[in-house]
Amino acid sequence: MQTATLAHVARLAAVSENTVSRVIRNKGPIAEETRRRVLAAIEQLGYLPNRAAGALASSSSLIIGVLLPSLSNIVFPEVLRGIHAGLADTLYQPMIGVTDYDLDQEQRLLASLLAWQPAAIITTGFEHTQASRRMLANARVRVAELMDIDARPIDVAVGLSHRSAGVATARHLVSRGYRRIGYVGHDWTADRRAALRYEGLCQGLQEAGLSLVAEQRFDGPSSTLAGRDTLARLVEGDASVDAVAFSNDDMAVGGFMHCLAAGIAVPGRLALFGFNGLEIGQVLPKPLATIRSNRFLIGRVAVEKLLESGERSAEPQVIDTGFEIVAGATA
Amino acid sequence: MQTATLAHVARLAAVSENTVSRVIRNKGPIAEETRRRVLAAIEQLGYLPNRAAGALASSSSLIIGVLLPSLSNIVFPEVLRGIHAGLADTLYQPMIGVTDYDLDQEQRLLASLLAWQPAAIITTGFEHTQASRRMLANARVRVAELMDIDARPIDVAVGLSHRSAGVATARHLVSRGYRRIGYVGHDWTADRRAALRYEGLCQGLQEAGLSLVAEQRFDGPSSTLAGRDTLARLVEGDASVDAVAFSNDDMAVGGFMHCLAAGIAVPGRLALFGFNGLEIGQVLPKPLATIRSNRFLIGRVAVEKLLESGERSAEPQVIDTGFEIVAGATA
DNA sequence: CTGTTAGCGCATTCAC
DNA sequence: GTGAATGCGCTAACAG
Repeated sequence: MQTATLAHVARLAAVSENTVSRVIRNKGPIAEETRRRVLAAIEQLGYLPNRAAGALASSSSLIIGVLLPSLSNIVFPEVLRGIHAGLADTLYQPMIGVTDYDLDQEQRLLASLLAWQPAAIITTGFEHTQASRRMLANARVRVAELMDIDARPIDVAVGLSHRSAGVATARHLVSRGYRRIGYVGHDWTADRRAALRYEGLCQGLQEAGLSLVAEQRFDGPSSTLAGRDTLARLVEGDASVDAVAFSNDDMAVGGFMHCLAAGIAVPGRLALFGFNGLEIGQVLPKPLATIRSNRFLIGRVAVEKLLESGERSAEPQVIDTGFEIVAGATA
Repeated sequence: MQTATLAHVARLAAVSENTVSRVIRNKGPIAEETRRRVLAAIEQLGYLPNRAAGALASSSSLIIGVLLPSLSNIVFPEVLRGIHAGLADTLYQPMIGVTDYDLDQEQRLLASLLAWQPAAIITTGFEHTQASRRMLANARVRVAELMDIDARPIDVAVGLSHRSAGVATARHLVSRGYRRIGYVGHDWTADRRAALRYEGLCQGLQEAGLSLVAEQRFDGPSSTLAGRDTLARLVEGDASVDAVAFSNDDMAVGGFMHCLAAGIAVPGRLALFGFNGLEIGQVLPKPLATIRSNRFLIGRVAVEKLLESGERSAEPQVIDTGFEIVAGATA
């Protein structure tokens, strides 16, 4: 079976190809009677538009290029869910690439995404190679940079201030009476946002006349396992810490597991504080004190913003999706 | 800046477009000197092939359509990671759709993926609408059906036997001395694989002259929260159960949390058994007894198999990626 | 409101 | 080894 084309539909409906095209794209005025005939023909033939042809002719496609740093961290699949939710009921399709937090990899993937003439590119963070920036500037696509809003975006940024989240963490712990605060983190040479939260944390403590009394960093990506082992190292080194801020919830949940196994009372002996507000933290015997970061919302809002208009606005836009303290019971 | 096309490259290299096209696709014989000149021109112009044009001309694209039932369940992002790993170092790009376990939604997404003339379609399970099957039959694409191997695939199936995994669970629990075995599950009207594991579990118990002494099913998708609450309901109803098989690790981890909070000794008073082998289960104070399902491998192997050849083989192929019992310490 | 005319950028025949 | 011609299926002008 030969797949139907515009020409077949046009012949069957006894109109020109152009008219069929107009009906499909809802563009230009069409007589109700004509539209009916065309739709009937489309239905009868099971016609599916060839997107490649459409993209070539219009030099723009219904593809949204999505660049994610990782799929291992549950945070990004959640952003992707939001993107999907925003794309539902549209004809756009996401084409995704995973950069492994590598800017050169991002650049390569960006090039191959742009080869499809996507309508928009969604990526994360503000760090890109010069070549990537140049490509994005030359291509006439909308660009969203997700997660972070602590810098000037290319087009639109959607996310939260990680620095502020760090400050909020410090203030919360201080207000709860903790004074000997430690930090357990992962390797954030590639994770600028974790670094920003750390900076905010230090700044917030400083405002209260305090500073970190201990810190321990795992040399690798964040995980529950890393959190467990790294907290163990921290308390081994300095038993006087009364609260620990973790680089994120995965690490904090791991820390909680260490406390369970080692018989450390939480929060009596040691308070724990995470970041992200993942489900797993809220199912612990004591719900994790953390900050909710609205990942799903970030993805959805980004898509909505991008589809609002085909053109960039004169000034870059910043959309703050905010965050909330989740008090929990571990701090 | 106008983006460069084949024609520009051809002019600069003083050859025909055709020759440039051959160099790019490594097809047909090319004089070394010519190739050099062409590559230099490509480099100089920063030429990027327009994939839409290529797809239109060759009526086949470098797109791999991926249909996933969900992104909320960490299992599927892991499959997607495997797919990405298999696609790395190729020019193929994944275009993804999320079906929410809805076959009609799968059909709609399939139609819009096929509109891009993808080289292959990757989907999950063996249940598809008649229309979906017809589209897949008519389109000349490779098709992989992932996760499950308990039925005859359209083209290739990659996964494990969930029925066997259920049987293995039963045998393991029985061999460990448990006799009063219960089941805690989620709503699997849409999750055929969980149902298959359940069937296998019952079958395995029957082989040992046993049957489930209690079961409780959460009316919704699986989650740690659901697992916690549903186990609570189960033990409330029948306190004599000595082991519980969960529909998956998420549910089991939730169950573990309930035991922690309710002071139920694991496995002394109650043994717990999951499915998937997620990291979170292995970080519990007692590592979860479970079955590892090799999600990453499933994705990667599927891609490798699909790219092996552009044509379906005469007979459908089944690739068993297997599973292993993770003994853990909760059973 | 509808039809006509031209490409979009590339791959695929064939020649030579 | 290389080039010339043709068309993939559609959209974008412009007429009328």
